[in-house]
Amino acid sequence: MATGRTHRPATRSRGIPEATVARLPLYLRALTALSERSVPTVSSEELAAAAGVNSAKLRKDFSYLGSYGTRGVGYDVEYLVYQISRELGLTQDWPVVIVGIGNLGAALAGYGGFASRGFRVAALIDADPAMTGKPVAGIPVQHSDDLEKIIEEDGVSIGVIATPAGVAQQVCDRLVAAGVTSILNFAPTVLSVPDGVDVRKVDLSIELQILAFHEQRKAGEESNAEAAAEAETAAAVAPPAPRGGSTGGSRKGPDGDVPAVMPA
Amino acid sequence: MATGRTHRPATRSRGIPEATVARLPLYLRALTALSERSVPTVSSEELAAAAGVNSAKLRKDFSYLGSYGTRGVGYDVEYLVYQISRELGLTQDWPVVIVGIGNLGAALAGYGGFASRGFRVAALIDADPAMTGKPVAGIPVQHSDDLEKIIEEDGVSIGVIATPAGVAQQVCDRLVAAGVTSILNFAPTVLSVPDGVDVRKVDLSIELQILAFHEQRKAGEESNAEAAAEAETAAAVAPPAPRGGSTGGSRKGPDGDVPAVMPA
DNA sequence: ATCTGTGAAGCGGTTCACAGCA
DNA sequence: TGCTGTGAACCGCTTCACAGAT
Repeated sequence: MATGRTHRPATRSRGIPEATVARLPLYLRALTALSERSVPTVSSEELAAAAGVNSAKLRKDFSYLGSYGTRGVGYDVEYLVYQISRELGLTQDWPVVIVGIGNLGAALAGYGGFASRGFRVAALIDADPAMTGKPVAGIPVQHSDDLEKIIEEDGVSIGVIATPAGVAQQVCDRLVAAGVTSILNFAPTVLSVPDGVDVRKVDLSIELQILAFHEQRKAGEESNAEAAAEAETAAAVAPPAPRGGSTGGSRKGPDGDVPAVMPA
Repeated sequence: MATGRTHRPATRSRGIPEATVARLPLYLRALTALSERSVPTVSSEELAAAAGVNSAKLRKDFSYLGSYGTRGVGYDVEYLVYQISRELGLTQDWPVVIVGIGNLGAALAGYGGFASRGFRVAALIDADPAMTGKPVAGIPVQHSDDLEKIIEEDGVSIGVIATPAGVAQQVCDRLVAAGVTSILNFAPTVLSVPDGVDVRKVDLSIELQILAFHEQRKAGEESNAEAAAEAETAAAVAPPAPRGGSTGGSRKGPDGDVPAVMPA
């Protein structure tokens, strides 16, 4: 998951719910596909299916943008594409810098989805002098010494951090100091930024851990019945005692199951 | 953000809230760092700061796991690490296959966060015969013809899709048919899966678009002190007419590119 | 007849504030 | 006294169900 930050203390009820904003790109993608197939209109039902949401939610979402549909008919694809693009700010060009050109940075640099939606890779930046000048995805890597200059000259306001976790915060600080106000962070660290700067986080490890949690539950359910075994088995494996003594599984979830067994 | 899927129709009031589960990896990371520095205990306040959340939320989250803290003192670091690991299912080994070894797949294969938390890259799979046998991050790439065999033999239940969008659904279908029940999808597509299969999505383009939305708002605010200049002004700039026939597409897709690509 | 737009109800998650324990 | 654990208030998002437009 990625985490948003400080989106106005709800001063005035100006505008669109965050959850809706997060889905607009989804709708936009589905609409773009329809547009390419020259489909003139879609119903909320069809578009919702294509975007993987339910139709009530979609209609509610669109209602925040305005009344762009036609009752009894549906939505005009081209018109909606335009309205959503405008709402998201994609009708303008956003120069982006990517810092840290390892495997991940290179993957991002070559990602088609960037260029295709108003984003332009303004520069690739890496601290390794050996990388400097080397073209990645057709763009020459620049040295991090020039970070501030690049950002100021190109008027970059969005930065992507794909560096090791250890240097992410300092890279972040430099980006912010140079004028960047939105950051997409791939490093597994909590970045601290001043007010007014947005940070979104993409964390591969976290996503996998969430999957593992649900996977574990599934496994536990199939072979239910031995739930009685409880944590005791697991507890025998390597449980650092909390404090002085007892504490032995005082309380669990409402169901008290919590398997802990079942390999893949 | 990534999107969770079908987590039981809330039949009964099962365990831990999804939002809490999503934060457990965050706490775990912070705790691991403390553990490495041999810090014995933390208060909810300190740990919350390290994880980037507020302390009330953290305490509430932990309350779903049980009473693992000591009033007046705080939480035992080692003990909490163990409890959260167990809750997330990280005390067991999870073999993972990565399908699609482009730049992104290679980045994932080499990502340290995998191995460090109970995940093991069981296989790298790619459809390109030229890749077969070539080692990436020390692991030889295998051809996708063998996908089913690999999954069954290694008992893989988690799959990562890092292929181009065009083939993501069929890769997904094969993974599921072979027994995979959790999927982490990096391709910009909505995957459809049968009940009981979890999908989480990581979409770089969507994250950027959300940032762009907020970035645009910031820019708009600076210039007006209080004015409520409605969006309709912008609508006058270049709006494709809502209705009025003409599908004969003048501009087919404002951003002229398909979401068909993913890694480079 | 059909499909959008939306008030209202429902639900899950966050925050508050304080009781309870060390 | 200090900090956890938690009921209850609160808030935002989702879902429902239907009024309203074509």
